[in-house]
Amino acid sequence: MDSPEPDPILPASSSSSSSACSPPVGQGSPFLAYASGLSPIDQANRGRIDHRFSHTSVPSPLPVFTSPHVDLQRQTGFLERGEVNMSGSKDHGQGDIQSKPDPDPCFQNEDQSCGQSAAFMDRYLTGPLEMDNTVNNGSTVPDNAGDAIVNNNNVRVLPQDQNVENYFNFVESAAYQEGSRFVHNLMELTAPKVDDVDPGMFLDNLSQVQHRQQPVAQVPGDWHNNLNSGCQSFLDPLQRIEAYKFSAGCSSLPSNRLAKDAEQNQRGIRRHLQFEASRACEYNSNETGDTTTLILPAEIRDFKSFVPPHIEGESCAWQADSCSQTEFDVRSDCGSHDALACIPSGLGLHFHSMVGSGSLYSDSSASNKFTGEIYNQLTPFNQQEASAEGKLSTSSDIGMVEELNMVNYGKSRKRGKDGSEGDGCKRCNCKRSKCLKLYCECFASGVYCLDSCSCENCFNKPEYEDTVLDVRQQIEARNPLAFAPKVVKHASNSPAIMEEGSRATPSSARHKRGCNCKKSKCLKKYCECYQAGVGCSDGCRCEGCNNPFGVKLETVYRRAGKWKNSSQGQLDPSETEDACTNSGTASQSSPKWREMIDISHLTPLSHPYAGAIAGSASFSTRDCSQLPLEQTYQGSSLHLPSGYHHWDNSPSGLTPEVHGSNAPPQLSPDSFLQNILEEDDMPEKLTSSSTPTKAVTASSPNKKRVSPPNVQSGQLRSSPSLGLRSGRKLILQAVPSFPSLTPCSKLKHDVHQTDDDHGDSTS
DNA sequence: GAGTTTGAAACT
DNA sequence: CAGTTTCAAACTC
Repeated sequence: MDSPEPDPILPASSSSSSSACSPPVGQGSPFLAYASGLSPIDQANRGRIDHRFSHTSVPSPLPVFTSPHVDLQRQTGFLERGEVNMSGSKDHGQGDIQSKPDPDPCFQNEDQSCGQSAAFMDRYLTGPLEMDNTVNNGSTVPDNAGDAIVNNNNVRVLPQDQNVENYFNFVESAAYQEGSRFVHNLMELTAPKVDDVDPGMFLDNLSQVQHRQQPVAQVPGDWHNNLNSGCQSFLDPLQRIEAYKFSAGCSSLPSNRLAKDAEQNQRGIRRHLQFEASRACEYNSNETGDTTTLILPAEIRDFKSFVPPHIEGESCAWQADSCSQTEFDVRSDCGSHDALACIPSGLGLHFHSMVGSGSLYSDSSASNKFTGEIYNQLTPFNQQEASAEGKLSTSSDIGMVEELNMVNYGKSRKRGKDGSEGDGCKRCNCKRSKCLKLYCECFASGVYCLDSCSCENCFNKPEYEDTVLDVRQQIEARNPLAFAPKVVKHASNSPAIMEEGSRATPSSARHKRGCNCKKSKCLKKYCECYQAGVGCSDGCRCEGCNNPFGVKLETVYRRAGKWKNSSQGQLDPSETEDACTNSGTASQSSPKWREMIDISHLTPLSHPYAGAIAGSASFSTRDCSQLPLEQTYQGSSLHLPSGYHHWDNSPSGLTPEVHGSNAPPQLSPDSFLQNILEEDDMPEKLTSSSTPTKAVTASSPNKKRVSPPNVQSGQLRSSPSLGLRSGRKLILQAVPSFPSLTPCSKLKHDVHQTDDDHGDSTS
């Protein structure tokens, strides 16, 4: 793939594209003041923002990218190798970047946005911290636990001679004892120097991250409850520690490799285009002028370092583009999207990369453990691939972050039959777009093309960075969401934080724009929703939607109406429309209804098809107007996706893939679509007498996710209306919205809104 | 691997 | 904003 000569047609490269700066966000806003006030980090210690990329011509990030919600795109860049701030380590020769002062206003915008994010993170961590201040007295945790050392650069670093493994072991134990105080402090640390970490150890650590979830959940006391109350449904601080630990532990790359970034870029290693992302989790210290920099460990930001060298060999086993297509509001409901929020998602991709790297599984028991653990973090497609390749042997439902699945959106494409993309790398094949249009998957993902791409006349290369950025800016000017991830994920499984459009989608994700399928019926990867493994939503304009992950409501309505016209009287009215016309109250009073609400959220979401299942079950929980069909669906567990059947028949709790079903269309030989959506069959099937309770059991084969985390169960049970909120229009969380002032404020608001809307919806 | 189909992106 | 064209991925053979 030869590099083309600059094309006169292409926009003139401009290294001064500092226009289009968004107005400062949150500057002086009550919110920021509020959030700042909540931060446990003293303002005086707030870090001066690193303007490492101010030398670039990166245009001002558009508001969508300054979302306080987790922006993995940015955080991917944030993790980008070569732009690592190794402030505590001179090995990497990047320190000069950090010291760049005087950000341009555009960066300030984002910095402030990040500041908001950080503030939320801080606040999230503060609660427990404040509590722990009293609890910790007499703790056996060394006094210096979690304390950072401020080096000459005012960068908090861990002593360089710390043994990483010991350090993190200590961190973990300390976290158990100290709760979030340590976590909080940890966030201020830079990673210890890591030079010699066994990849096997890293794998083992990784697997333990998830094994330890349960103990975390069992941590008694207010700490964990506090976390739960903060809507932290997936990652608690300890997990962050684990992620942190993992990040450092797997940093088996010699640190001096970092100095070769430029070379690597030129050699084709992907480099994320969203350079501004590096600032994602850093504080803007403009308010204080303090020069203490709060930075994340370089190992975390250096996402590439997550991948052992032998895996990285193929130049793209690590995917800088990993997060680029996905922007999950991992904790957007809490506004506590923090730096580490990017880790899980990033890991998902990283895992996928590893999955595609056979070497990883050859000789390590740790890797065996690892493979099973990560299995459910892969997309359905990835799981399919992994299973087909025999690289993953288990499917234990670790129930970890569901967003991991979504992270891999678009990464599972296995182009050709040679498995050339089995490593999950994105390789475009552009011929005429010069890889500077969204047609190009690489470009659209915000990554440079690889040498392994088959593109022609490619401009999407580091050497054309200015051009790339310019084009990108143009595209973003046209559509600010153009580079936003196509699939947005919602932190909680609770429908309360899902917008209307996701009613028919899997419980926690939906396509940003929605598809426009006409012929594929959303059953093929032509459909972006299907490809992403999410259900279609109201935003879709698809026709004849049969998306196994969830059909859009319009289809449901239409089919319901059609069915209703042709099969009136075959159903108990209480199961259908009456339940709706009686408003949510009546329907909620139904045990079956309530159970189904729970089903929709207690379904093991880590299951690759949980989305489809949840979607089929949960689109009933939102809008009363859709109750008739929904409830009939719900009340008929026999018509749940075949995954249910698999589970129901699977005492071992194995997932469908293990049973041989391995792709969404292969949910089972008898696709559940045939069960729940086949118009002609609907009446008979709806007369099934299966109970939701059975569905619950069936949906929880391994019993790991049946008992929801406190937060979930508490929310669900205390606020049944959460599952019944009407179709109130909420802001797509991929689009920055003013973050919640309290972790659950949005939730509460939704609850109230739901209550209010019930009247409307029934009127 | 070539050709076709499909739907997103881009254009008008 | 709708219709058309372009484009590249997905798919089929």
